[in-house]
Amino acid sequence: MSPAPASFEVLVPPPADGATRARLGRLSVTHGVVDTPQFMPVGTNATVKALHPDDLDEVGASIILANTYHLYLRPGHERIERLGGLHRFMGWDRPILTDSGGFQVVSLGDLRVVDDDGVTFRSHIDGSLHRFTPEHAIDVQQALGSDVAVAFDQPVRPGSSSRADVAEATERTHRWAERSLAAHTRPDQAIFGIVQGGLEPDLRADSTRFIASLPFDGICLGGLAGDETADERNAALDIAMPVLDGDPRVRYLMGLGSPLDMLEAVHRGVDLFDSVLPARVARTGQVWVPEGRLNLRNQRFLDDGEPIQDGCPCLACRRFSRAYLAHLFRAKELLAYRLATCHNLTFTLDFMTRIRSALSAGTFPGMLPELRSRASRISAGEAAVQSA
RNA sequence: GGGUAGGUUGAGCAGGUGGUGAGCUCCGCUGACUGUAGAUCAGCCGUCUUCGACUGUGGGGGUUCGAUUCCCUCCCUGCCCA
Repeated sequence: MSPAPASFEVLVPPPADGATRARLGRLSVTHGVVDTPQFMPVGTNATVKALHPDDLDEVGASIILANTYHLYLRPGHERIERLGGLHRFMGWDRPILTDSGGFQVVSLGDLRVVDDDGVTFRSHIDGSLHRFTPEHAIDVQQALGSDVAVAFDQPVRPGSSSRADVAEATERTHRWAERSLAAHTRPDQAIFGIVQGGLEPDLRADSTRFIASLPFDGICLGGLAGDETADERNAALDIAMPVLDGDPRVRYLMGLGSPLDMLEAVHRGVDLFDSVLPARVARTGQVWVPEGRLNLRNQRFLDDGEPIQDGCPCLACRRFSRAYLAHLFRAKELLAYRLATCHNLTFTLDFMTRIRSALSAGTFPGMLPELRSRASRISAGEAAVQSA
């Protein structure tokens, strides 16, 4: 009898007064333990862009996300399996969650056609035709050997989809969830199901109920980090999360990554996040600090001898100045991408640590205004930071 | 000294052989990015009162209704020969 592929324990439940649904938890999977609320850096191609696995350790990552669609196309899931599985292949022996490729259903735009049985993709690499069904998406993830597989789904862009389109995609996602579950057999791998429903209150609630009724190891909330406003997204969470009250499983909001967005979602009961945002903006020169955000490509940093963030323990701040980073970005030196990514992931994961600390101390509702204030400075795009 | 090819908006170019040169790529200045077709993309990049207008083809002069183009002269640069 093999151990359960995933278990989730609520260490500090939300207060009974209903002030918040935020909770402290611990997700255990085959390759390790993940304290929640937690953020997963995204490593689409079996690498978090610009980082070495040691960098991931240092920024405090405990679980990362990799992408099924990308690894299926290149280098091929069977090759990775032959080489000992994804963990060994990429030199990361801690938890990995694989996205099913469902997101590419929307992100690939006109390169794909969806039908009830699955999706036909055209490779963005060489234009070749491929087909994903729920069964195939699960097969690929089982070959990769991630700690957590995710059901194949059809996300919809909330802002640009009719109610009928949302309803159809959501219904299809439900059928695919059942098929994904039925196809999943790997005993050392957990599987999460994905809720859709767009921004339609009844569809979102129905979808949450339906996915929660299936024996998944965790519940993903999909279709939400798109073009909707924060208010719309929070309203959708206010619909979905009460449905999950009393459900013992981990809740994962897919695609969210700004501190303020994550804070609001934690407040509504979400445990887990992933996003390319901190790493992507870092690669284009934007770094996050408590006072707001800085664009290191701006002229004003060329003579700024201060670290990005005073006291920050990251690889960049321990040793280098903003001026040096500004120079590296202008020169397009590769070190720029690594240093900036380390900083933003350190900042992001530290923010989650602050949230967990508040939850652990039982002070979360009281600290919410302070956390909100800190997080909103990033979202506001203010860069009101003293330059040397 | 002789010959030759050139001098276009920060740089590099395109174009233009008598009648609309503000077009490209860099550089530069900003902004965007949320389950990564992204070390990417977008805007700006002569001046102004910016849905437009004006100025600008090394300097000066000439021919002409009109010159970046033709002529004269000077300056500068590359190459070849002495």
